[in-house]
Amino acid sequence: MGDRKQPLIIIAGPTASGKTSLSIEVAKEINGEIISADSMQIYKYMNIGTAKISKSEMDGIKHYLVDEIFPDESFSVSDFQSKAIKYIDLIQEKGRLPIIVGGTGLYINSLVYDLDFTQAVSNWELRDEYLEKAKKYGNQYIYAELRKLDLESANRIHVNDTKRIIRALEIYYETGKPMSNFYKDFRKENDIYNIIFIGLTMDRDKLYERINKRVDTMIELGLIEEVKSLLSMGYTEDLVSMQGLGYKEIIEYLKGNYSLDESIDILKRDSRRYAKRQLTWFRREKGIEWVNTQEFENRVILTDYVVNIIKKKL
RNA sequence: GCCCAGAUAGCUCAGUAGGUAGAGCAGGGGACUGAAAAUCCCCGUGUCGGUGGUUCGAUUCCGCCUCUGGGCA
Repeated sequence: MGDRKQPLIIIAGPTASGKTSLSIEVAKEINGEIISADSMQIYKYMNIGTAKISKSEMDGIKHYLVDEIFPDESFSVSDFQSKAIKYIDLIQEKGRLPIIVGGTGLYINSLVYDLDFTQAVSNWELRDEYLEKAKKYGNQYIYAELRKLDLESANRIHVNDTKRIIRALEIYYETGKPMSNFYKDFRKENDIYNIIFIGLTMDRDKLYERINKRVDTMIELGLIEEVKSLLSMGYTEDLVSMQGLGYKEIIEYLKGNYSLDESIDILKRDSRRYAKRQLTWFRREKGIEWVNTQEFENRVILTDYVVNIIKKKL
């Protein structure tokens, strides 16, 4: 209580854990507005596959970073960080409380920790060039290059982790300095915000059941049509947006590589694995107030409980 | 009712010429600094259907029982 820092409420958790509906209820109770920390819901036209909240579900609660860009626009943590900070200030100025809601751990960390993204911009030409090299000569080849330039980072990165090897090389060639020079304290806490971090969880079996069911619902709601429509708008499968869960699997089906049932099973499995990775990410974070939603009889009681946690820490 | 085959990990199955077992998939754990719904690393989780017998020792061999396929009546 009495913290001078700006209050920042975060509601995180794995996919299908009930973040969206809880966040609306909480926002109503505490006069909040919502900033989405979801790397896929930010894209326009991608609604069913991202389980995006609808206008009517928003129930009058203002949302930011949902439907903000087109599926072929580039977006990154860095963009998220700067935009989110602006929106947080904007919400504060209105005398309301900002609530970050989402499952993209890195995005959330860009607010919780003092992550500096100002140095090395991304260079897609360079990335493609090194991706080609990796394909042609093997990962060992580009990994060896990194070892020469930035041994410290190379030691941290696995040979097979192509993306991270390339990113480290990119930083070196963009700034002339090794990546290890910039990123010393990954988990140095931000001192701007008073963070109130709620993590939603439930038994794994139950969560997986919900995920499976949700995929079935997405198909019923017309996920296949949504993917077809995106493709017909010219959004190709190589786009970051189209690599999202639900999109890449349905594209494989449409290409005839899998039957519909197979692609649905794969989508369910990939979604389960994604949820597991999200849990791994959040589990490591200190200071999360974990809420097992199964322990609450109904949404009203759950909302009360969460609102109480928040109010105590404001 | 009789004959044959099978019963081993969550699933599909391999194997042990008798020394308590291993693949694929599913699953579990972890990493993560401008692609993060991405990318990557590690891990076999087991009354070998039950019960008696032979044996120093049985998941393996033998008997009986139970269940599941298939065949004959």
